[in-house]
Amino acid sequence: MTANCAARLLEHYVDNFRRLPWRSPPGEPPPDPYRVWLSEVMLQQTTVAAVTPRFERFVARWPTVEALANAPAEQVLSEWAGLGYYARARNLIACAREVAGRGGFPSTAAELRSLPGIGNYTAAAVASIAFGQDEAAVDTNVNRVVARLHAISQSTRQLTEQLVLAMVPPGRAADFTQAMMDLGATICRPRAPQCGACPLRQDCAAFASGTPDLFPARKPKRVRPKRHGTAWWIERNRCVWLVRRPIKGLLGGMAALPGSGWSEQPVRADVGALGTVRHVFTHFALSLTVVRGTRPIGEGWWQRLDTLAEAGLPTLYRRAAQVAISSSSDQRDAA
DNA sequence: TACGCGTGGTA
DNA sequence: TTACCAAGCGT
Repeated sequence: MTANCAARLLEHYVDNFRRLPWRSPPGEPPPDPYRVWLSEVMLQQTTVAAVTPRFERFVARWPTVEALANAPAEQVLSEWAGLGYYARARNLIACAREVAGRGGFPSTAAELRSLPGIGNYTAAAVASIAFGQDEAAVDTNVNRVVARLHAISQSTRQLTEQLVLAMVPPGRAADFTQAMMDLGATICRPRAPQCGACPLRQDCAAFASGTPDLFPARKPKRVRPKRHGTAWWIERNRCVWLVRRPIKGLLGGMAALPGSGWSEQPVRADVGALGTVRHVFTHFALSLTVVRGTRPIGEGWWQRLDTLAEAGLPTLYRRAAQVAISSSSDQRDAA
């Protein structure tokens, strides 16, 4: 059953091949391991649409892992700004330096797994796609496809990897890995799966059940608390005062506006506030009030307003800056 | 094992 | 508007 299953999946993949900047078409030599690794890290919890233009910029700026390894960390973090999950960028730098130091990427999943920012999934993806190793790359797409194929409500990583490995056609792991993810992304979707177009439906226990979308079982959602804080907009001579956040924790190592901590209590209404930004993080929602300040706070630097876009502000602070700038221009217009 | 960790698109 | 969700990893 599994052999025929994989063969139909590969045929479907070849017929519906999606050309992406980090992919080689079926039958052609594999992409540069650097490009595979970089794309896989960028794609962690991030959509293809969001990654594509950022990947192109990134490889144009640093075409090789050696180039990336020699880049200053602040420049890499700045290039990552807006992509989110900034620990990925910090681990990317550490990984690039380790790989460059050892003269290239290792080719086995076990060795890749030991590098910073490379977990089970990414190790198997790089090993299979870049090095042709028969490894089981289980991401959320593959997990869903397998859960439905076998009508398993709650699987374990170990069991899923075992089931996938049994499906991998020897020597075809590169295409197979991508075929499974494409299937999950386009047909075996979380909601409203397109079973009528699925090459695996004749083998699919969830399809047979009549309610394929119930697999795998959803996790109960957690309530998202609200937090409040203040950021200071300190402007002088067409420059604004920026700081760098502590390397650990939320937005770690990123450029930022100086500000207060974030608490459960709303900030008291500030008459002079330039505006408020509401921003939703994974585990809480933040209401950030932007207030004009007069003198620099803490260690930082003056960033020219006409180069603010290149400062590498994460989205929260990019939006806070927009609020401050548009508020200032409104005041000028009113005067 | 469960939580901390960003952001933007979609229904 | 709200809720869900996206090629996960580190601790």
